[in-house]
Amino acid sequence: MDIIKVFGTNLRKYRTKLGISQEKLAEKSELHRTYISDIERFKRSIALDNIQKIANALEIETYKLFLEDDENPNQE
Amino acid sequence: MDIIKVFGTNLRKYRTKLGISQEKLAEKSELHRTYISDIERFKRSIALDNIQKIANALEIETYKLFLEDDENPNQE
DNA sequence: AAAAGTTACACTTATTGTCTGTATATTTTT
DNA sequence: AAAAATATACAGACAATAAGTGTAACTTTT
Repeated sequence: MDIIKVFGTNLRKYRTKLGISQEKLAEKSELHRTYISDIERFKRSIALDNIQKIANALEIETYKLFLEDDENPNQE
Repeated sequence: MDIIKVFGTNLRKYRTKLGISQEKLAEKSELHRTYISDIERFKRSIALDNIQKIANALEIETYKLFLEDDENPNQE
């Protein structure tokens, strides 16, 4: 599956799980609100530093943003 | 830990595990050999598309490139 | 010492990152 | 059910950085 879709899907999943808006997440990660929106809509590729910022803001380990539905190592 | 170091370290780890040179991996992933070298030496950030290319060439799931030594979900 | 592999440096092009504004949904309040 | 408030989508411009390439030098292996 396309990594941009996996990433964007997971971002939205963990953000809603956290119960915060795109704008709140943007503040928390020090990124721009439209940027978060773009990622969730699969409009952008993202570089490593911002990947880390997003994982931190979502309070999860980075690797979780790359898991597809079926491959869930920990079954949390 | 810094994500660029985690990524570069894992890249080298899996490449040597595969037993191929930077140049071979470069061919396989359709990236430039000096680019692979830069990543392994933590000199570059990388965006999603190339992350996927590298994971494919290494024949591993993408998320494995983001695991730190201690956090190994599968203990393979 | 030759060959293979790796690293260092410099440079241009392509893409990501940031920002502002506006439009459209969606949810909440009155 | 309308109005108000909140959240998200979308477009476009500019700045910053990643992508991509070539060459030379250094290191390790044979």
